[in-house]
Amino acid sequence: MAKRKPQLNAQGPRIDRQAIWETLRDMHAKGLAIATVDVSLLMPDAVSQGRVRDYLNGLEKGGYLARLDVPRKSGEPVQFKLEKDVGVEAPRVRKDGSTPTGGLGREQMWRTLKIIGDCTSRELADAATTPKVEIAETTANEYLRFLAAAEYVAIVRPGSPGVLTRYRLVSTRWTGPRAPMIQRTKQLYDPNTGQVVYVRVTKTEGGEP
DNA sequence: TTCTCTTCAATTGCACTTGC
DNA sequence: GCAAGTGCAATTGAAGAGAA
Repeated sequence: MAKRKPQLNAQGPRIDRQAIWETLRDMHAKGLAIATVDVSLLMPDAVSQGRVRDYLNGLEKGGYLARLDVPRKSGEPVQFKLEKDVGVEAPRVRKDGSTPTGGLGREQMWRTLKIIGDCTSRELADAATTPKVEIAETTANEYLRFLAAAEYVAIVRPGSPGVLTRYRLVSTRWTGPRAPMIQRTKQLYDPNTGQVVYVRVTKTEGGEP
């Protein structure tokens, strides 16, 4: 089997999926029926029909698309119509139509931070925890430290024995609704701007491996 | 053309360790 | 007790391959 291309935008709706969704909405606005091959051809960048089909199937099972009940000749593609338009943000769906839970915690922390303004890691973990997704204090702490390093949050009161560090969201650094993500390479990537806003430099980096 | 199965790289969330 | 750093299992979407 040939090596797969690395995923450069692996979390949340991939860039391709976002483009597919935008194409779907565009076709819907023009009153066009949605077919895999048509979406693939209309995409600004080449996206395989297989990937478009996978996403369309997921959207159909998730209730975002409805299959058109029109008679088809042999070999003609299945046609869909947009059933549920949730805005410009591409819905995250699995192949079976369910919503993936991965990344929910981070998104909740980001939204909670916007609402409560300033907090400690413990307060953020508590506030962002829901019955569906529990946020550990260590997770909130790690996220806040990266946001602070990228100057998305300011340290209001440094931590000391018995006192947790208190952070405050810098309002001018609110770049959008999509939560900045800590990537495997320990860098903070902002999907709203598409930029890496902070890279953690480790002790071993720069020297011999 | 469509569906299903499979593989794989990447992220998330958390536990754990270390140093202060 | 807190901050910082590391490692890992679970989960995800992308994509190849083959069958219907």
